[in-house]
Amino acid sequence: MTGIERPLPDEVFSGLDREGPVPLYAQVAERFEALIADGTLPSGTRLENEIAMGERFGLSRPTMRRAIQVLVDKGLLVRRRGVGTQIVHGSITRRAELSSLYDDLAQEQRSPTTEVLLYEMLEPTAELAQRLGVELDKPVLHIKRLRAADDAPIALMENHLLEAPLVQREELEHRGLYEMLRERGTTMRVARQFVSARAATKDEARLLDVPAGSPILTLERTVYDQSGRVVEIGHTHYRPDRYTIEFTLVEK
Amino acid sequence: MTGIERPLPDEVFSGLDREGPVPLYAQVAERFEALIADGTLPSGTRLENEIAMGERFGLSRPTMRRAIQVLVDKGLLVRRRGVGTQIVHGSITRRAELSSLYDDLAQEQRSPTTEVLLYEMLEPTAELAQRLGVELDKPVLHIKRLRAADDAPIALMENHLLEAPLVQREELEHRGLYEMLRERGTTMRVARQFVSARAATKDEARLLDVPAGSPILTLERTVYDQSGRVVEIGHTHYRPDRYTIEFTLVEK
DNA sequence: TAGTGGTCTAGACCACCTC
DNA sequence: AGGTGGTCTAGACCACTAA
Repeated sequence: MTGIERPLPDEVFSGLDREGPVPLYAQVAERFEALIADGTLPSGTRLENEIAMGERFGLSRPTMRRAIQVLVDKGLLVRRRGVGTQIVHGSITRRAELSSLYDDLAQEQRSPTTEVLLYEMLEPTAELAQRLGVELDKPVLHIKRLRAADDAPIALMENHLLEAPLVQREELEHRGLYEMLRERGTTMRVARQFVSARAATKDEARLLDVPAGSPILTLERTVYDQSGRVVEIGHTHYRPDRYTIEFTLVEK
Repeated sequence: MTGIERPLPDEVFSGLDREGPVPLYAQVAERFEALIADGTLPSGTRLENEIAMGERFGLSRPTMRRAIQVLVDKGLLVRRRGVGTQIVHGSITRRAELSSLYDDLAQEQRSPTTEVLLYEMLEPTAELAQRLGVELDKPVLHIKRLRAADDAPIALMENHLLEAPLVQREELEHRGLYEMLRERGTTMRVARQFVSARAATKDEARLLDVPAGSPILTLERTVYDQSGRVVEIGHTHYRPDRYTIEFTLVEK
Protein backbone atom coordinates (compact mmCIF):
# COMPACT_ATOMS: atom_id res chain seq x y z
CA MET A 1 0.00 0.00 0.00
CA THR A 2 1.34 3.34 -0.97
CA GLY A 3 0.41 6.30 1.15
CA ILE A 4 1.14 7.15 4.74
CA GLU A 5 -1.69 7.42 7.18
CA ARG A 6 -1.56 10.60 9.22
CA PRO A 7 -3.76 10.80 12.29
CA LEU A 8 -5.70 14.04 12.31
CA PRO A 9 -6.37 15.96 15.54
CA ASP A 10 -9.87 15.96 16.96
CA GLU A 11 -10.34 19.68 16.26
CA VAL A 12 -10.64 18.89 12.59
CA PHE A 13 -13.74 16.88 13.30
CA SER A 14 -15.55 19.23 15.64
CA GLY A 15 -17.60 22.36 15.33
CA LEU A 16 -19.83 21.62 12.37
CA ASP A 17 -22.75 24.00 12.06
CA ARG A 18 -25.96 22.01 12.00
CA GLU A 19 -28.21 25.06 12.06
CA GLY A 20 -26.92 27.21 9.22
CA PRO A 21 -27.72 26.93 5.54
CA VAL A 22 -24.48 25.19 4.53
CA PRO A 23 -25.01 21.44 4.18
CA LEU A 24 -22.90 19.24 6.41
CA TYR A 25 -21.29 17.45 3.50
CA ALA A 26 -20.20 20.81 2.06
CA GLN A 27 -18.72 21.92 5.36
CA VAL A 28 -16.77 18.71 5.62
CA ALA A 29 -15.55 18.95 2.04
CA GLU A 30 -14.41 22.54 2.63
CA ARG A 31 -12.41 21.49 5.65
CA PHE A 32 -10.58 18.76 3.84
CA GLU A 33 -9.96 20.99 0.87
CA ALA A 34 -8.36 23.52 3.20
CA LEU A 35 -6.23 20.82 4.83
CA ILE A 36 -5.02 19.71 1.42
CA ALA A 37 -4.38 23.26 0.25
CA ASP A 38 -2.32 24.22 3.30
CA GLY A 39 -0.21 21.10 3.16
CA THR A 40 -1.51 19.44 6.31
CA LEU A 41 -2.53 16.56 4.08
CA PRO A 42 0.24 16.16 1.49
CA SER A 43 0.00 14.19 -1.73
CA GLY A 44 -0.36 10.50 -1.20
CA THR A 45 -1.62 10.67 2.35
CA ARG A 46 -4.15 7.99 3.10
CA LEU A 47 -7.27 9.02 5.01
CA GLU A 48 -9.05 7.01 7.65
CA ASN A 49 -11.93 4.98 6.34
CA GLU A 50 -15.14 6.79 5.73
CA ILE A 51 -17.10 5.18 8.56
CA ALA A 52 -14.49 6.10 11.15
CA MET A 53 -14.30 9.67 9.89
CA GLY A 54 -18.05 9.89 9.88
CA GLU A 55 -18.12 8.85 13.51
CA ARG A 56 -15.53 11.43 14.47
CA PHE A 57 -17.67 14.10 12.82
CA GLY A 58 -20.85 12.64 14.27
CA LEU A 59 -22.14 12.03 10.76
CA SER A 60 -23.79 9.09 9.09
CA ARG A 61 -21.89 7.19 6.51
CA PRO A 62 -23.85 8.51 3.50
CA THR A 63 -23.17 12.09 4.53
CA MET A 64 -19.49 11.42 5.05
CA ARG A 65 -19.37 9.65 1.70
CA ARG A 66 -20.99 12.58 0.00
CA ALA A 67 -18.41 14.97 1.41
CA ILE A 68 -15.62 12.75 0.13
CA GLN A 69 -17.30 12.45 -3.24
CA VAL A 70 -17.23 16.21 -3.68
CA LEU A 71 -13.46 16.15 -3.44
CA VAL A 72 -13.15 13.09 -5.64
CA ASP A 73 -15.10 14.95 -8.32
CA LYS A 74 -12.74 17.88 -7.97
CA GLY A 75 -9.81 15.58 -8.50
CA LEU A 76 -8.34 16.10 -5.03
CA LEU A 77 -8.96 12.60 -3.68
CA VAL A 78 -8.77 9.11 -5.12
CA ARG A 79 -10.81 6.22 -3.80
CA ARG A 80 -10.18 2.58 -4.48
CA ARG A 81 -12.35 -0.22 -3.27
CA GLY A 82 -10.58 -2.51 -0.88
CA VAL A 83 -7.77 0.00 -0.51
CA GLY A 84 -8.88 3.33 0.82
CA THR A 85 -8.96 7.04 0.11
CA GLN A 86 -5.85 9.05 -0.68
CA ILE A 87 -4.89 12.59 -1.48
CA VAL A 88 -4.13 12.61 -5.17
CA HIS A 89 -0.53 12.65 -6.36
CA GLY A 90 0.87 15.28 -8.62
CA SER A 91 0.63 18.94 -9.18
CA ILE A 92 -2.94 19.34 -10.37
CA THR A 93 -3.91 19.38 -6.75
CA ARG A 94 -2.49 22.79 -6.13
CA ARG A 95 -3.25 24.15 -9.56
CA ALA A 96 -6.84 24.60 -8.44
CA GLU A 97 -7.93 22.21 -11.11
CA LEU A 98 -11.49 23.34 -10.88
CA SER A 99 -11.56 26.98 -11.56
CA SER A 100 -15.30 27.38 -11.77
CA LEU A 101 -16.75 28.27 -15.10
CA TYR A 102 -17.41 31.73 -13.77
CA ASP A 103 -13.83 32.24 -12.69
CA ASP A 104 -12.66 31.00 -16.02
CA LEU A 105 -14.82 33.43 -17.91
CA ALA A 106 -14.31 36.35 -15.58
CA GLN A 107 -10.57 35.96 -15.59
CA GLU A 108 -10.36 36.96 -19.19
CA GLN A 109 -12.32 40.09 -18.55
CA ARG A 110 -10.62 41.28 -15.42
CA SER A 111 -8.38 43.55 -17.36
CA PRO A 112 -6.42 46.60 -16.36
CA THR A 113 -8.00 48.66 -19.10
CA THR A 114 -10.92 48.08 -21.41
CA GLU A 115 -11.90 50.37 -24.23
CA VAL A 116 -15.46 50.07 -25.51
CA LEU A 117 -15.23 50.38 -29.27
CA LEU A 118 -18.88 49.72 -30.05
CA TYR A 119 -22.11 49.50 -28.09
CA GLU A 120 -25.33 49.17 -30.05
CA MET A 121 -28.68 47.49 -30.20
CA LEU A 122 -28.98 45.33 -33.26
CA GLU A 123 -31.71 43.48 -35.12
CA PRO A 124 -30.14 40.05 -35.38
CA THR A 125 -29.52 38.36 -38.69
CA ALA A 126 -31.35 35.10 -39.25
CA GLU A 127 -28.31 33.07 -38.27
CA LEU A 128 -27.60 35.07 -35.16
CA ALA A 129 -31.23 34.99 -34.06
CA GLN A 130 -31.26 31.25 -34.41
CA ARG A 131 -28.04 30.81 -32.49
CA LEU A 132 -29.27 33.07 -29.72
CA GLY A 133 -32.65 31.41 -29.72
CA VAL A 134 -34.64 34.63 -30.13
CA GLU A 135 -37.14 36.02 -32.60
CA LEU A 136 -35.84 37.94 -35.58
CA ASP A 137 -37.33 41.25 -34.48
CA LYS A 138 -35.99 41.20 -30.94
CA PRO A 139 -33.00 43.52 -30.72
CA VAL A 140 -29.84 42.20 -29.14
CA LEU A 141 -26.93 44.04 -27.61
CA HIS A 142 -23.77 44.09 -29.68
CA ILE A 143 -20.53 45.25 -28.12
CA LYS A 144 -16.87 45.38 -29.10
CA ARG A 145 -14.11 45.98 -26.63
CA LEU A 146 -10.36 46.21 -26.72
CA ARG A 147 -8.54 44.84 -23.73
CA ALA A 148 -5.06 46.00 -22.87
CA ALA A 149 -2.52 46.01 -20.06
CA ASP A 150 0.05 48.78 -19.72
CA ASP A 151 -0.96 50.19 -23.09
CA ALA A 152 -0.19 46.82 -24.67
CA PRO A 153 -3.27 45.48 -26.44
CA ILE A 154 -4.08 41.88 -25.68
CA ALA A 155 -7.46 40.98 -27.08
CA LEU A 156 -10.32 42.19 -29.19
CA MET A 157 -13.68 41.06 -27.84
CA GLU A 158 -17.03 41.06 -29.58
CA ASN A 159 -20.23 39.93 -27.85
CA HIS A 160 -23.89 39.48 -28.67
CA LEU A 161 -26.30 39.10 -25.77
CA LEU A 162 -29.92 39.33 -24.82
CA GLU A 163 -29.96 40.91 -21.39
CA ALA A 164 -29.23 44.33 -22.75
CA PRO A 165 -30.64 46.44 -19.89
CA LEU A 166 -28.33 44.66 -17.50
CA VAL A 167 -25.18 45.95 -19.11
CA GLN A 168 -24.43 49.67 -19.25
CA ARG A 169 -21.77 51.03 -21.54
CA GLU A 170 -19.95 53.04 -18.91
CA GLU A 171 -19.66 50.10 -16.57
CA LEU A 172 -18.01 48.03 -19.26
CA GLU A 173 -15.03 50.34 -19.16
CA HIS A 174 -14.25 49.30 -15.63
CA ARG A 175 -15.70 45.88 -15.04
CA GLY A 176 -15.86 42.47 -16.66
CA LEU A 177 -18.92 41.45 -18.64
CA TYR A 178 -19.39 38.16 -16.87
CA GLU A 179 -18.94 39.74 -13.49
CA MET A 180 -21.73 42.16 -14.32
CA LEU A 181 -24.03 39.47 -15.67
CA ARG A 182 -23.52 37.28 -12.66
CA GLU A 183 -24.07 40.09 -10.20
CA ARG A 184 -27.40 40.77 -11.89
CA GLY A 185 -28.53 37.21 -11.39
CA THR A 186 -27.73 35.64 -14.73
CA THR A 187 -26.53 32.09 -14.26
CA MET A 188 -23.93 30.66 -16.57
CA ARG A 189 -23.68 26.93 -16.51
CA VAL A 190 -22.12 25.73 -19.74
CA ALA A 191 -19.74 27.34 -22.20
CA ARG A 192 -19.07 25.74 -25.54
CA GLN A 193 -15.89 27.02 -27.10
CA PHE A 194 -14.10 26.78 -30.43
CA VAL A 195 -10.51 27.81 -30.76
CA SER A 196 -8.49 28.30 -33.88
CA ALA A 197 -5.98 30.67 -35.45
CA ARG A 198 -5.65 32.79 -38.56
CA ALA A 199 -3.81 35.74 -39.99
CA ALA A 200 -4.80 39.16 -38.65
CA THR A 201 -6.94 41.36 -40.85
CA LYS A 202 -5.91 44.97 -41.34
CA ASP A 203 -8.34 46.21 -38.71
CA GLU A 204 -7.30 43.60 -36.19
CA ALA A 205 -3.65 44.28 -36.87
CA ARG A 206 -4.15 47.99 -36.28
CA LEU A 207 -6.13 47.55 -33.06
CA LEU A 208 -3.86 44.88 -31.64
CA ASP A 209 -0.73 46.68 -32.84
CA VAL A 210 0.78 43.84 -34.82
CA PRO A 211 1.84 43.57 -38.46
CA ALA A 212 -0.97 42.63 -40.84
CA GLY A 213 -0.97 38.91 -41.43
CA SER A 214 0.43 38.03 -38.01
CA PRO A 215 -1.01 34.96 -36.28
CA ILE A 216 -4.11 35.63 -34.21
CA LEU A 217 -5.64 33.21 -31.71
CA THR A 218 -9.40 33.10 -32.12
CA LEU A 219 -11.99 31.95 -29.61
CA GLU A 220 -15.69 31.60 -30.30
CA ARG A 221 -17.87 30.96 -27.30
CA THR A 222 -21.54 30.26 -26.63
CA VAL A 223 -22.61 30.50 -23.01
CA TYR A 224 -25.74 28.76 -21.76
CA ASP A 225 -27.65 29.28 -18.54
CA GLN A 226 -28.93 26.70 -16.11
CA SER A 227 -31.86 25.72 -18.28
CA GLY A 228 -29.92 25.56 -21.51
CA ARG A 229 -30.86 28.93 -22.97
CA VAL A 230 -28.19 30.97 -24.70
CA VAL A 231 -26.91 33.82 -22.59
CA GLU A 232 -24.21 35.17 -24.82
CA ILE A 233 -22.19 34.58 -27.95
CA GLY A 234 -18.67 35.92 -27.98
CA HIS A 235 -15.80 36.17 -30.42
CA THR A 236 -12.40 37.01 -29.04
CA HIS A 237 -9.18 37.59 -30.96
CA TYR A 238 -6.02 37.34 -28.92
CA ARG A 239 -2.48 38.36 -29.53
CA PRO A 240 -0.91 34.94 -29.08
CA ASP A 241 2.37 36.35 -27.83
CA ARG A 242 0.50 37.84 -24.89
CA TYR A 243 -2.19 35.32 -24.15
CA THR A 244 -2.59 31.56 -23.84
CA ILE A 245 -5.89 29.78 -23.38
CA GLU A 246 -5.70 27.28 -20.58
CA PHE A 247 -8.29 24.65 -19.75
CA THR A 248 -8.67 21.35 -18.01
CA LEU A 249 -10.64 18.31 -19.05
CA VAL A 250 -11.74 15.89 -16.35
CA GLU A 251 -12.98 12.38 -16.88
CA LYS A 252 -15.99 11.71 -14.73
CA MET B 1 -44.72 26.55 -14.84
CA THR B 2 -43.02 26.06 -18.14
CA GLY B 3 -42.71 22.57 -19.45
CA ILE B 4 -45.24 20.03 -20.55
CA GLU B 5 -45.61 16.84 -18.62
CA ARG B 6 -45.60 13.78 -20.85
CA PRO B 7 -46.75 10.50 -19.35
CA LEU B 8 -44.26 7.76 -20.11
CA PRO B 9 -45.36 4.21 -20.91
CA ASP B 10 -44.80 1.50 -18.32
CA GLU B 11 -42.24 -0.28 -20.50
CA VAL B 12 -39.77 2.50 -19.77
CA PHE B 13 -39.87 1.56 -16.12
CA SER B 14 -39.57 -2.20 -16.39
CA GLY B 15 -36.86 -4.71 -16.99
CA LEU B 16 -34.02 -3.39 -14.86
CA ASP B 17 -31.25 -5.92 -14.33
CA ARG B 18 -30.72 -6.39 -10.62
CA GLU B 19 -28.20 -9.21 -11.02
CA GLY B 20 -25.65 -7.81 -13.46
CA PRO B 21 -22.71 -5.56 -12.71
CA VAL B 22 -24.34 -2.33 -13.91
CA PRO B 23 -25.69 -0.32 -10.98
CA LEU B 24 -29.39 0.40 -11.03
CA TYR B 25 -28.88 4.15 -11.01
CA ALA B 26 -26.66 3.85 -14.09
CA GLN B 27 -29.22 1.75 -15.92
CA VAL B 28 -31.92 4.28 -15.18
CA ALA B 29 -29.72 7.17 -16.26
CA GLU B 30 -28.91 5.39 -19.52
CA ARG B 31 -32.58 4.91 -20.27
CA PHE B 32 -33.44 8.51 -19.79
CA GLU B 33 -30.43 9.62 -21.77
CA ALA B 34 -31.64 7.47 -24.64
CA LEU B 35 -35.16 8.88 -24.37
CA ILE B 36 -33.76 12.39 -24.53
CA ALA B 37 -31.44 11.57 -27.41
CA ASP B 38 -34.15 9.98 -29.56
CA GLY B 39 -36.57 12.82 -29.01
CA THR B 40 -39.11 10.96 -26.90
CA LEU B 41 -38.43 13.53 -24.22
CA PRO B 42 -38.00 16.87 -25.99
CA SER B 43 -36.49 20.01 -24.50
CA GLY B 44 -38.55 21.49 -21.75
CA THR B 45 -40.49 18.35 -20.90
CA ARG B 46 -41.19 18.05 -17.22
CA LEU B 47 -40.65 14.67 -15.60
CA GLU B 48 -42.77 13.10 -12.92
CA ASN B 49 -41.48 13.67 -9.43
CA GLU B 50 -38.65 11.48 -8.29
CA ILE B 51 -40.63 9.49 -5.76
CA ALA B 52 -43.27 8.53 -8.29
CA MET B 53 -40.68 7.52 -10.85
CA GLY B 54 -38.82 5.55 -8.23
CA GLU B 55 -41.98 3.62 -7.46
CA ARG B 56 -42.59 2.87 -11.12
CA PHE B 57 -39.07 1.47 -11.36
CA GLY B 58 -39.40 -0.29 -8.03
CA LEU B 59 -36.51 1.76 -6.69
CA SER B 60 -35.98 3.65 -3.48
CA ARG B 61 -35.90 7.41 -3.62
CA PRO B 62 -32.12 7.73 -3.08
CA THR B 63 -31.41 5.43 -5.99
CA MET B 64 -33.83 7.27 -8.24
CA ARG B 65 -32.31 10.56 -7.15
CA ARG B 66 -28.86 9.33 -7.95
CA ALA B 67 -29.91 8.36 -11.46
CA ILE B 68 -31.36 11.82 -12.02
CA GLN B 69 -28.24 13.42 -10.60
CA VAL B 70 -26.10 11.71 -13.20
CA LEU B 71 -28.05 13.45 -15.94
CA VAL B 72 -28.09 16.76 -14.10
CA ASP B 73 -24.30 16.58 -13.94
CA LYS B 74 -24.19 15.93 -17.67
CA GLY B 75 -26.30 18.99 -18.26
CA LEU B 76 -29.28 17.09 -19.68
CA LEU B 77 -31.71 17.78 -16.85
CA VAL B 78 -32.46 20.74 -14.62
CA ARG B 79 -33.95 20.43 -11.16
CA ARG B 80 -35.52 23.19 -9.16
CA ARG B 81 -36.79 22.81 -5.68
CA GLY B 82 -40.50 23.30 -5.38
CA VAL B 83 -40.84 23.08 -9.15
CA GLY B 84 -39.65 19.82 -10.59
CA THR B 85 -37.27 18.25 -13.06
CA GLN B 86 -37.11 19.22 -16.72
CA ILE B 87 -35.23 18.29 -19.83
CA VAL B 88 -32.84 21.16 -20.43
CA HIS B 89 -33.61 23.70 -23.13
CA GLY B 90 -31.29 24.45 -25.96
CA SER B 91 -28.99 22.69 -28.29
CA ILE B 92 -26.30 21.46 -25.94
CA THR B 93 -28.56 18.55 -25.24
CA ARG B 94 -28.06 16.97 -28.60
CA ARG B 95 -24.47 18.11 -28.99
CA ALA B 96 -23.44 15.28 -26.69
CA GLU B 97 -22.13 17.85 -24.32
CA LEU B 98 -20.08 15.37 -22.41
CA SER B 99 -17.71 13.71 -24.74
CA SER B 100 -15.64 11.86 -22.21
CA LEU B 101 -12.07 12.87 -21.79
CA TYR B 102 -11.06 9.71 -23.56
CA ASP B 103 -13.26 10.42 -26.56
CA ASP B 104 -11.92 13.92 -26.67
CA LEU B 105 -8.35 12.76 -26.74
CA ALA B 106 -8.90 9.80 -29.00
CA GLN B 107 -10.79 11.84 -31.53
CA GLU B 108 -7.73 13.77 -32.44
CA GLN B 109 -5.81 10.60 -33.08
CA ARG B 110 -8.35 8.68 -35.08
CA SER B 111 -6.85 9.84 -38.31
CA PRO B 112 -7.01 8.42 -41.78
CA THR B 113 -3.23 8.36 -42.03
CA THR B 114 -0.47 8.82 -39.54
CA GLU B 115 3.20 8.96 -40.42
CA VAL B 116 5.65 8.26 -37.63
CA LEU B 117 8.49 10.73 -38.09
CA LEU B 118 10.43 9.86 -34.98
CA TYR B 119 10.39 7.10 -32.38
CA GLU B 120 13.17 7.06 -29.82
CA MET B 121 14.04 6.49 -26.21
CA LEU B 122 15.39 9.61 -24.62
CA GLU B 123 17.13 10.58 -21.40
CA PRO B 124 14.93 13.44 -20.28
CA THR B 125 16.26 16.91 -19.68
CA ALA B 126 15.95 18.22 -16.15
CA GLU B 127 12.81 20.17 -17.02
CA LEU B 128 11.16 17.29 -18.82
CA ALA B 129 11.99 14.85 -16.03
CA GLN B 130 10.45 17.18 -13.52
CA ARG B 131 7.31 17.67 -15.56
CA LEU B 132 6.92 13.96 -16.10
CA GLY B 133 7.70 13.25 -12.48
CA VAL B 134 10.51 10.77 -13.17
CA GLU B 135 14.17 10.44 -12.33
CA LEU B 136 16.71 12.00 -14.65
CA ASP B 137 18.19 8.70 -15.74
CA LYS B 138 14.95 6.97 -16.60
CA PRO B 139 14.52 6.97 -20.37
CA VAL B 140 11.23 8.17 -21.78
CA LEU B 141 9.63 7.51 -25.12
CA HIS B 142 9.71 10.41 -27.55
CA ILE B 143 7.61 10.27 -30.71
CA LYS B 144 6.69 12.61 -33.53
CA ARG B 145 3.86 11.95 -35.90
CA LEU B 146 2.30 13.71 -38.85
CA ARG B 147 -1.41 13.34 -39.20
CA ALA B 148 -3.12 13.80 -42.53
CA ALA B 149 -6.38 13.13 -44.33
CA ASP B 150 -6.50 12.62 -48.10
CA ASP B 151 -2.84 13.59 -48.39
CA ALA B 152 -3.64 16.91 -46.74
CA PRO B 153 -1.57 17.36 -43.60
CA ILE B 154 -3.50 18.48 -40.56
CA ALA B 155 -1.32 18.27 -37.50
CA LEU B 156 2.17 17.62 -36.24
CA MET B 157 2.17 15.73 -32.96
CA GLU B 158 5.02 15.28 -30.50
CA ASN B 159 4.69 13.21 -27.35
CA HIS B 160 6.78 12.24 -24.35
CA LEU B 161 5.57 9.34 -22.24
CA LEU B 162 6.67 6.82 -19.69
CA GLU B 163 4.93 3.62 -20.63
CA ALA B 164 7.25 2.96 -23.49
CA PRO B 165 6.82 -0.83 -23.81
CA LEU B 166 3.12 -0.32 -24.25
CA VAL B 167 3.47 1.57 -27.50
CA GLN B 168 5.03 -0.05 -30.54
CA ARG B 169 6.14 2.01 -33.50
CA GLU B 170 4.31 -0.02 -36.12
CA GLU B 171 1.02 0.20 -34.30
CA LEU B 172 1.23 3.97 -34.19
CA GLU B 173 0.88 4.05 -37.96
CA HIS B 174 -2.58 2.63 -37.74
CA ARG B 175 -4.02 3.45 -34.36
CA GLY B 176 -4.38 6.37 -32.01
CA LEU B 177 -2.00 6.79 -29.11
CA TYR B 178 -4.69 7.20 -26.49
CA GLU B 179 -6.63 4.25 -27.81
CA MET B 180 -3.54 2.13 -27.37
CA LEU B 181 -2.77 3.43 -23.90
CA ARG B 182 -6.30 2.87 -22.73
CA GLU B 183 -6.48 -0.62 -24.14
CA ARG B 184 -3.35 -1.46 -22.16
CA GLY B 185 -4.92 -0.35 -18.93
CA THR B 186 -3.61 3.17 -18.56
CA THR B 187 -6.24 5.41 -17.08
CA MET B 188 -6.46 9.04 -18.09
CA ARG B 189 -8.43 11.22 -15.78
CA VAL B 190 -7.34 14.81 -16.21
CA ALA B 191 -5.85 16.70 -19.11
CA ARG B 192 -4.46 20.18 -18.62
CA GLN B 193 -4.17 22.04 -21.89
CA PHE B 194 -2.65 25.29 -23.13
CA VAL B 195 -3.58 26.67 -26.50
CA SER B 196 -1.96 29.47 -28.41
CA ALA B 197 -0.81 30.41 -31.90
CA ARG B 198 2.36 31.47 -33.62
CA ALA B 199 4.01 31.66 -37.00
CA ALA B 200 5.12 28.38 -38.52
CA THR B 201 8.82 27.56 -38.47
CA LYS B 202 10.45 26.36 -41.68
CA ASP B 203 10.23 22.72 -40.64
CA GLU B 204 6.62 23.00 -39.60
CA ALA B 205 5.76 24.85 -42.78
CA ARG B 206 7.35 22.13 -44.85
CA LEU B 207 5.69 19.25 -43.05
CA LEU B 208 2.27 20.90 -42.90
CA ASP B 209 2.59 22.20 -46.45
CA VAL B 210 1.98 25.86 -45.72
CA PRO B 211 4.07 28.97 -46.40
CA ALA B 212 6.67 29.73 -43.75
CA GLY B 213 5.30 32.22 -41.27
CA SER B 214 1.68 31.09 -41.64
CA PRO B 215 -0.41 30.96 -38.49
CA ILE B 216 -0.19 27.68 -36.58
CA LEU B 217 -2.51 26.62 -33.77
CA THR B 218 -0.51 25.15 -30.90
CA LEU B 219 -1.73 22.85 -28.14
CA GLU B 220 0.33 21.72 -25.18
CA ARG B 221 -1.17 19.01 -23.06
CA THR B 222 -0.31 17.19 -19.86
CA VAL B 223 -2.37 14.10 -19.14
CA TYR B 224 -2.69 12.72 -15.60
CA ASP B 225 -3.93 9.33 -14.46
CA GLN B 226 -6.39 8.54 -11.73
CA SER B 227 -3.90 9.14 -8.95
CA GLY B 228 -2.50 12.34 -10.38
CA ARG B 229 0.66 10.99 -11.95
CA VAL B 230 1.70 12.28 -15.34
CA VAL B 231 0.93 9.87 -18.15
CA GLU B 232 1.99 11.91 -21.13
CA ILE B 233 3.07 15.34 -22.29
CA GLY B 234 2.10 16.29 -25.82
CA HIS B 235 2.69 19.18 -28.16
CA THR B 236 0.50 19.43 -31.23
CA HIS B 237 0.71 21.97 -34.04
CA TYR B 238 -2.39 22.26 -36.16
CA ARG B 239 -3.08 23.81 -39.51
CA PRO B 240 -5.82 26.19 -38.35
CA ASP B 241 -7.57 26.15 -41.70
CA ARG B 242 -8.15 22.43 -41.23
CA TYR B 243 -8.68 22.05 -37.53
CA THR B 244 -10.55 23.75 -34.72
CA ILE B 245 -10.22 22.84 -31.06
CA GLU B 246 -13.61 22.46 -29.46
CA PHE B 247 -14.30 22.13 -25.76
CA THR B 248 -17.03 22.62 -23.22
CA LEU B 249 -16.80 24.06 -19.73
CA VAL B 250 -19.46 23.06 -17.24
CA GLU B 251 -20.19 24.77 -13.95
CA LYS B 252 -20.74 22.22 -11.23
C1' DT C 1 -9.81 -13.29 5.94
C1' DA C 2 -10.30 -8.68 7.33
C1' DG C 3 -11.00 -4.17 5.81
C1' DT C 4 -12.21 -1.04 2.30
C1' DG C 5 -15.34 1.44 -0.72
C1' DG C 6 -19.85 0.70 -3.88
C1' DT C 7 -24.65 0.12 -3.82
C1' DC C 8 -29.29 0.06 -2.09
C1' DT C 9 -33.14 0.56 1.11
C1' DA C 10 -36.90 2.95 3.99
C1' DG C 11 -37.73 6.21 6.23
C1' DA C 12 -37.50 11.43 8.23
C1' DC C 13 -37.44 16.49 8.26
C1' DC C 14 -36.81 20.66 5.86
C1' DA C 15 -36.61 24.73 2.32
C1' DC C 16 -38.53 26.35 -1.56
C1' DC C 17 -42.02 27.37 -5.12
C1' DT C 18 -46.67 27.71 -6.76
C1' DC C 19 -51.45 28.19 -6.22
C1' DA D 1 -51.52 24.42 1.70
C1' DG D 2 -49.64 21.09 -1.09
C1' DG D 3 -46.06 19.42 -3.85
C1' DT D 4 -41.32 19.57 -5.17
C1' DG D 5 -36.45 18.67 -4.57
C1' DG D 6 -32.40 18.97 -0.76
C1' DT D 7 -30.51 16.85 3.15
C1' DC D 8 -29.67 13.40 6.61
C1' DT D 9 -30.02 9.04 9.13
C1' DA D 10 -29.22 3.95 10.27
C1' DG D 11 -28.90 0.26 8.74
C1' DA D 12 -27.84 -3.84 5.03
C1' DC D 13 -25.37 -6.57 1.57
C1' DC D 14 -21.82 -6.91 -1.79
C1' DA D 15 -17.19 -6.58 -4.65
C1' DC D 16 -12.69 -5.72 -4.45
C1' DT D 17 -7.87 -5.58 -2.45
C1' DA D 18 -4.33 -6.83 0.41
C1' DA D 19 -2.11 -9.57 3.91
